[in-house]
Amino acid sequence: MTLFLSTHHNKIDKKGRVSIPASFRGELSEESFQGVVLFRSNIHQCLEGFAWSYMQEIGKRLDDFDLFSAEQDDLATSIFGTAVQLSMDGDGRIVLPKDLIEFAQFDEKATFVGMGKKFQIWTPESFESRRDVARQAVQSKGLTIPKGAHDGGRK
Amino acid sequence: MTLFLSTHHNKIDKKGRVSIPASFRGELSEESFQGVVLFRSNIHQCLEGFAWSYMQEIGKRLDDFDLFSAEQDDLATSIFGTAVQLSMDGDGRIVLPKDLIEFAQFDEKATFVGMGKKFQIWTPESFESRRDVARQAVQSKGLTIPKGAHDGGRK
DNA sequence: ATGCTTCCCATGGTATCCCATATATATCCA
DNA sequence: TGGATATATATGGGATACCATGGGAAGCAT
Repeated sequence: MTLFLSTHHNKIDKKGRVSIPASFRGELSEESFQGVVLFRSNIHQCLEGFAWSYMQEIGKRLDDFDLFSAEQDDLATSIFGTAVQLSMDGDGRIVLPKDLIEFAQFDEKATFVGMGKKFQIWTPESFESRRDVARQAVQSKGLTIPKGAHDGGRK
Repeated sequence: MTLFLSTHHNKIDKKGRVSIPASFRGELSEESFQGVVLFRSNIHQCLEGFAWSYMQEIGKRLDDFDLFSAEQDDLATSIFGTAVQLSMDGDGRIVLPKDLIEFAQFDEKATFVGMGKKFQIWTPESFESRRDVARQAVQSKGLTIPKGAHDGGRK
C-alpha cells in the first residue's frame, strides 16, 4: 500500500525539473507506470498528485455515471481535464508544466507534503502558513480520524 | 485501458488540420482503426470524441433503451447521426470538417480536453469558462467519485 | 484542367535522455 | 572509535529525439 509521508524541499531548475523525494519514489517503485499524476487542488493554491494506478481507479468509478450526464461531465472536466501524467526521468525527476508552475506560484523551491495515498506540492512559504492553519483547525475543532469503514465523512 | 488526460492547445491550420495531442495518440495506438470519432456535444457548444472501439460501448448502452422509444430515437440521432469517423495522417493529424468547425466556432486554436474514455474539443476561450463552471459545480454540489462498486443510476 | 484531399518531408522549438558533479548517508576496516 | 571508502540522492548541463506545424507534391473527383 502506498503511503506518502513527511515533507521535502526540492529545487526546481530552470528547465522546470524537480526531483521526486526518494521516499516517494520508493512508494512508486512497484507501479507499472513510473511517474505521477498531478492536478490543481480544488481548495488550495497547490498541486496534488498520486500514482497512476489510482487515476485508473478513479476512471473506473466514473464509468458508472451516465455517459452524458451533467455530473459525469463536471467531474471528468475538473479531474481529468486538469490532470497531467508526468513520467520520471532516469534520475527520478519530473518536469512541471508551465501552467501548473504558474497556478501554484512556484519560484525555485517546491515543498512535497506526504498525505497518505496522495501528496501535495506547495511553495515553502505558503505551506508554512498552511500547516499552522491546519494545526489550529485540528485543535479548535477537535478533529479526529474516524474508526472503521471510513469514507471521508464530510462531503 | 484508454484514459485521455490533461488539456492541450493545438493550432488549426488553414487546411483545417489539427494535431491530436501525442499523449492521446498513445492511448489510441492499440486501436485497430487509427483515428477518432467526433460528434457534436448535446449539452455544450463543443465537440466530443473517442476511439472507434468505444463507439461499440455506446451502442451497447443505447440498447438498454426501448428500441422505439423517443429517448432511444433522440440519442441515436444526436450521436450516431452527427458522428464522423476521422483518420489520422502520418503525422497524427486529423482534418476537421467545416460544419463541425462552424458548430464549435473554432478560430485558429483548438483545446483538447481529456475526460477519461472520451475527450472534448473547445475553443480556448469557451473552455476557460467551462472549467470554472465545472469546478464550481463539483464544489457546490459536493460531487465526489463514488467509492466502491457504484450503480450510477440508469443501467 | 480546377478544386479538394491525402501523403510526404522540412523546420523550429521543446522535452527527454544521458552523463557529470556535489553533498549527504551508510559501510567497512584498521 | 576514527577515518576512509562506497552508496544514494539531488542538481546541473549538453546532446538527442520527438512533436507540432507549415508547405509542397501527388492522387481523385468533378
